Amino acid sequence: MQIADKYSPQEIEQKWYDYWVDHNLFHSEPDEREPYTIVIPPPNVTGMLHMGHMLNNTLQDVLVRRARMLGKNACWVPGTDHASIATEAKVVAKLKAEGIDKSSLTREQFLAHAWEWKEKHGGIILKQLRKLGASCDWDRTCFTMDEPRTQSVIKVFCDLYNKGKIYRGVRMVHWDPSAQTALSDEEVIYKESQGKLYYLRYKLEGTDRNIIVATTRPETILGDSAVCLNPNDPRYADVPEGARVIVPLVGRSIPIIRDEYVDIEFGTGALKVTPAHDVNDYMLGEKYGLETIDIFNDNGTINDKVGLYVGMDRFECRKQIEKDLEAAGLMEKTEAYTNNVGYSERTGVAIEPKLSMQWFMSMSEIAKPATKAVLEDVIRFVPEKYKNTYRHWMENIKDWCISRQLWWGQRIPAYYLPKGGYVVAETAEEALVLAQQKSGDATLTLADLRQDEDVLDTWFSSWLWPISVFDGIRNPDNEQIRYYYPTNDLVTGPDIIFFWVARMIMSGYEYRGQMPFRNVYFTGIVRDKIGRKMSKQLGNSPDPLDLIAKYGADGVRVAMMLCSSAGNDLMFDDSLCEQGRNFGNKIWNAYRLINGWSVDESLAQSENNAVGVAWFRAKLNAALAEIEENFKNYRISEALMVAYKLFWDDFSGWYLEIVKPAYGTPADKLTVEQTKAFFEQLMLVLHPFMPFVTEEIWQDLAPRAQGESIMVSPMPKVEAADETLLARFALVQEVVSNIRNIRKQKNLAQKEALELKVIVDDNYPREAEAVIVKMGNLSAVNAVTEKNATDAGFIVKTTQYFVPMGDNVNVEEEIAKLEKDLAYYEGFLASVMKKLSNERFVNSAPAQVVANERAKQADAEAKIAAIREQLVALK
RNA sequence: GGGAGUUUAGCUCAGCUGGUUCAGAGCAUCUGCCUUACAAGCAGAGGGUCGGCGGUUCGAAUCCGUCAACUCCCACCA
Repeated sequence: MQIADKYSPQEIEQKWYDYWVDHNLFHSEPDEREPYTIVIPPPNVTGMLHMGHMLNNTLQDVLVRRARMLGKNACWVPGTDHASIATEAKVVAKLKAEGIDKSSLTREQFLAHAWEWKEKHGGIILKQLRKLGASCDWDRTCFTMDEPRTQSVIKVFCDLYNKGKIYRGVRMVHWDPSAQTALSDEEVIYKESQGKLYYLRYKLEGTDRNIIVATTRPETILGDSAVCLNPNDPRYADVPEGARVIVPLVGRSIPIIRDEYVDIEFGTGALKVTPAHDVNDYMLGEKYGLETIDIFNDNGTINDKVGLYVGMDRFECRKQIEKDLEAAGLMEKTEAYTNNVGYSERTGVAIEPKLSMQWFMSMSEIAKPATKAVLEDVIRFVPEKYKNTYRHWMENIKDWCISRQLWWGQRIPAYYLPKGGYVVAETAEEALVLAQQKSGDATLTLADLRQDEDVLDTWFSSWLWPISVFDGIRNPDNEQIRYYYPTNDLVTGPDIIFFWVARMIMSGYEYRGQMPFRNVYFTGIVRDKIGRKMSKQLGNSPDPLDLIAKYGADGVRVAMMLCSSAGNDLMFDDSLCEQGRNFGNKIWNAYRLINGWSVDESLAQSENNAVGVAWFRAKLNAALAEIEENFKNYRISEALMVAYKLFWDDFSGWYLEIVKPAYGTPADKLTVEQTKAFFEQLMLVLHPFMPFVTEEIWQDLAPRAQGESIMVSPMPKVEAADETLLARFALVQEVVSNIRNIRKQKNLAQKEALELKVIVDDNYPREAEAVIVKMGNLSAVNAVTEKNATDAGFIVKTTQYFVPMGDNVNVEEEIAKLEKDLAYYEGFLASVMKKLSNERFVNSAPAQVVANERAKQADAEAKIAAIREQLVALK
């Protein structure tokens, strides 16, 4: 291969991705191997790839690729989510821009537009994932609203309904006036906002006295049904039983009720009760049988119930009513007030508590096995801290509002009978049979039935994802689900732990009787380098595709991995991509080097090379063990860092420099073979992190058959590393490093060969002397018995080394340096001796620790003696 | 209001069951090198009272208490 000195990812990435796809290497079918399964957290079907996806999917791909190379039958199922509210909002906005109002369309017409939009924009994100190198089994691509998934959802709904777990009822729900639908509790985000506390005058009927009521929402006086006082509040002790007040501006007479719910400390101790528009008021209303006056239209404007402010937006109305109250002398005062307001997660508008008929799922029973599984680590959370969060939520779980007043989604399979009542069935035909039975009217036809207008919460389809992608709901005994389920790892963000993770666990136990996945790896949130969350609004989020174009997918993947420790937010910075790209370039150039070697078959392997090979083999084994350990604990960034240092420092910095033949000279055959074998193993180790560059090089390392690929090659086996050898070689490295240091300090050129003198002892790595000579660029190594005055010296462990300096030596400098060392070691020895002379230490510390201290003592004493000798020689 | 987490070098983070040179890594910085694989590089160096205080212990970055700052989750008294 003819190769440039700069690695250009752009030229090879597409090529290899196509190759993998063309040879069907991502595809998995059940076989006799152990399965390894990941289901993708399905991104919104019309979404675009952002940095969060990059992180998430890089991690998944690393895990899947590694599993595949470890001999598992790896299957990564991709897909998208129909994202009910978000998608519907996008379609509504698009139609509006074209001058079409949603309300002018029929359900069918609207859905036609929505599907058209989905076909056009849907799945872009999956194409983008390909650029990242994601090894998804694309043949298995699912959509939460495709036919099999939809049927699964409907089946589950009916099943839960028949089990009595789904019910319909009027409840106070979170209403999104923009999307005009109910939301679940989880879809509401509370934010502090600056508002006012308004003090309003409610005239006590039949007197001149006013009851002052504090509220943050004066517009809701239109819906007031009562004023509530605390029975223990002395300020109102004289208000007679059965007294009534007049609602300001409205003029309605409402009762005064008393309940200890009211906080005497807050405001004036008087609370206006608006059962239709506040959760707590609703409960008071239930308790005291108060009238419920709903004053809002679905879009948040005032309706005509009261006849005031009709059609006005709720916030406009608040402003207007403030003015009108002032004008009418009904406003005592206002105060600045900070309170928590709930906003819709999707549309961002303030939530309106609203009483409405919705479908709910009762959760407490289904939550039990799911809670247990996580607390007992049957399902392992990484990091563990999320167990607490999960447990708290699960133990206080509320019923799930699953109906949405939208069109884009799975329509609730409930059918209303002409004379009241309803039936639930998977198909209209089945519903008809049920309806005929229920009504006793055999003449009912399909046309007489009216299907519920609502659709289901998006999460009601995605909570089945790990099962439904293998068709395990409709065909619970099929081969696929039996083989792939439960899945292994789920990689997702902690922000959807309740929305999704918890519910998948519940559905897993409900529908498969076991966990949906064994491990959940929670990633952090991607932030910019100054810690701000990446967002469109701030414009601080780079486009992942731009990054890939600039640095290559491998480079960006490395960047993502480098800054991601599980569960912690990560500060992303473009410069990390640079580091990733540089690493790719480093690999590339190392390959260029060995690729250019010529082989002389008659050459025997030198001792130098043999030592290098033995050492690197040990180093590689040590690294493999470390990487495996890190993967076990989902410390992906550390696993990468081990591989990174193994390649850059150990392989390129040491090994290649050791075995590299002088320019223009050939290498021996054995060394070349061994080096290429190492290189191949390194490519295998790095492949999960950097699939493209490793494939490119792997393909070139040896002749490969069509269809062969590094991605389906076995990962090197972990073997015990020769620790003794590693320890001895560390001495070599220290000697070389000391020689380089002397060069630097004395301004000696790298090219100038030096002599090294040694007072040989057991800690002199004689077996690797050839390496010291080459790496230190030495002319000779000579054994001596003492220091010469013109030598620069250093000590490694207990061995003394000298480099003759001739005239170059500065005796004073040498003395100063030695005295500094002497002082340090004497201090060190003193601290060691202090420990060893402490009886309590010697008696209570473990034997190993004491032995270590004694070894330190011996080393320090030897060093001190050596330094003293050298000082004598100098003086 | 309740709970969880974080705080270690300029930056991002490791540091497991308290004990080897335990004070680390990568990046950044500084110095010297365009040395025939790589300047997207090589060699070398500097840099931290482990957030503060107190305690336990022969011994604390590590365990306990407390204070402070930041982050997140839950609850939602108008």
